[in-house]
Amino acid sequence: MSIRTRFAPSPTGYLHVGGARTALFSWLHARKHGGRFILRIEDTDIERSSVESVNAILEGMTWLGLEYDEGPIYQTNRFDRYREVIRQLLDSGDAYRCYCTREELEQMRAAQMTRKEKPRYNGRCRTGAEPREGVQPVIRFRNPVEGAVVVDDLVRGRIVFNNCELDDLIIARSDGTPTYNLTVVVDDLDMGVTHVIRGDDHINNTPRQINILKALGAEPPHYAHVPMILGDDGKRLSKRHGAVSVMQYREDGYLPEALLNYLVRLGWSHGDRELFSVDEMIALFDIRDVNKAASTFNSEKLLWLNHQYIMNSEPEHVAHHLSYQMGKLGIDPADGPPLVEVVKAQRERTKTLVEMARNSIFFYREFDSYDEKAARRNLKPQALEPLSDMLGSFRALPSWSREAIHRVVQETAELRQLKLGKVAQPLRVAVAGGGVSPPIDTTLQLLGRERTIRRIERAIAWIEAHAGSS
RNA sequence: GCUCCCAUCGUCUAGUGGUCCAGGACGUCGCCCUCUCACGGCGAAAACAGGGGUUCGAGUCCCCUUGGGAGUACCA
Repeated sequence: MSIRTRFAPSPTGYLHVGGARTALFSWLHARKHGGRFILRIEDTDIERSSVESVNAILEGMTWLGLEYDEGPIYQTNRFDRYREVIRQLLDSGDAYRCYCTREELEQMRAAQMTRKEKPRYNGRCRTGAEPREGVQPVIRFRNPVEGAVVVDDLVRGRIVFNNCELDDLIIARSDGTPTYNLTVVVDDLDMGVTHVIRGDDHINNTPRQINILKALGAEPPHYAHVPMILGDDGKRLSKRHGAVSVMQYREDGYLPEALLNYLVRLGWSHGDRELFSVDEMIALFDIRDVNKAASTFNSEKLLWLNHQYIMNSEPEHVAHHLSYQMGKLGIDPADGPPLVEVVKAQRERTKTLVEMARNSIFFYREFDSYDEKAARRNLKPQALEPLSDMLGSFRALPSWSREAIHRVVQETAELRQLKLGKVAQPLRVAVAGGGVSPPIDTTLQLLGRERTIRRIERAIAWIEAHAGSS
C-alpha cells in the first residue's frame, strides 16, 4: 500500500516553527517513500478558527516549499460525514447520549481531584440515561473498560495504556458538532492515512482514537509522535507561548532552505552532518531516527545556517530573495549594480538578507550622513592628499575594472608612503558612508565611476568644512 | 494529584555492551590571515542528572530517585 501522511493544523494562528517541523517530517516521510502528503484544516472549533489563519498557514507552507498533494481539506465541509459516523456509533451501541450538565461535570471533577483521583467522566449516563428537561445531550464514545491499547510508536517505541485509565470522551457537542478526537479518526480513515506523524502532545489522545477506530472496524494507522520544540527559556514553544511565525523568518531575512535545514536537524541527525539540501533530506531522512527528547530552539545556530546558505547557494537564488528585502527598503535594483553582483560581494559578511540589504543601500542611494565614528577616525585632514590623488586617477582611468581600481589605491599608498589601510579606509568611508564594505576595489567597481567621483568630492568638501572643528 | 512521555558539553547532536580518559556542529575564548567587516585556517575550555542493580565489562540493559514536558475541556 502506498504511503499517505498528513499535516492537520487548526487555523487559530500563523504557522509556527513547531508546526512547520512536524509538517516537514510528515512531508519528508511521504516524499521519501513516493507517497502522498495531505493538508487538512482542522477548523471544527468555529469560535477560534479564521480564514486569516488558514491563509497564513498556506503562505508559510508555500514559502517553505512543503507542497501538498491533496487538500486543503476543511473539516467544516465534512460535517455530514461526521454525523453519519456518530449515528453509526450510536446505532451499534458504541456511543450514547449523556445528559450531565457542565456544572455537574465540573463538580464531579473537583470531587475527584480532592480524592486525588484522575479527573474523568464517571460513566453516569453510560447505561441508559433518561432525557432531562432543558438539557441538550452530548454524545460520548463508550470506551472499553477492560484490556489495554498498545501503540507501537515509530519514534517512541511501545506505549501501553490500560483502558481503565480512559474515560468516555465526548464525540459530539450538545449543538451536534463533532469534536477533535472523532473528526481525526474519521478523516484519517477516509483519507487513507497510513502514517500519523504529529506532535507528542497527542500521545494521550492516541489510545482513545484507536478505540474509536476499532469500534468502526478499522485497522489503526502507524503513529509517530515527534517531540516538541522548546523556546530559548526551555518552555514549550507553541502558539500560546512565544512561538515564532515561519513568515517572520522571511521578514527577518532568512532563506527558506536554511530554516528547513535547521528544523530537520532538531531531533534528527545523520552522523556528523550539518548541511542537507532538500533532496538529501528526502534521501536520508527516516522517521525512526527521530529523537524522543524535546529540543530547544537555538536562534544562533539558525543564524549560522542561514549564513551558510547565503554563502553557498546560487547567487541568483539569493538575489531573488534579496530583492524582497530591497523592496521593503524602497530601493529599485535598477538604480545600481545588479543584485547578483551585490550578493557575491556581500555574502561572506552578512548573515541575513536584511543585513545584506541594509549594508548595500549605499550602492543604490545617496546616504544622508557619515557614520560618526568612522568619519572621526578616517575623514581627517591627512586623508585629503590621498583622496585627491585618487580622485584624479579615477577620473583618468581608462577602464573601470577591479584590477585598475586596486592599482590606483595601491599606487597612492606607495606614493604617499602610507599603509594600504590608511588609504583604503578613508576611501571606504567616503564612498560607503561607514567603515564596513566589501573589499575596496569591489566596492568601487560596483558603485560605478560617477558615483565614486561624486562621493570622493563630497568627502573632501566635508573634511575641509570640518577641519577646524575637530 | 493522576496518566503518559523524556534525560550525553550552555545549545543541537554522534554513540545501539568493549574500538569512549565520549566524536561533530553552533556559541564562547585564544592565535593566524587581513584595506574595514567578514570568510577561512589552527587551537582551547565544555557533557554521559544521582543512586542502586545485571554483566568479565554500561553513556549504552533493568529499577528507584531527581529534574523537565504533555494530557487530564461540550480546544485542537
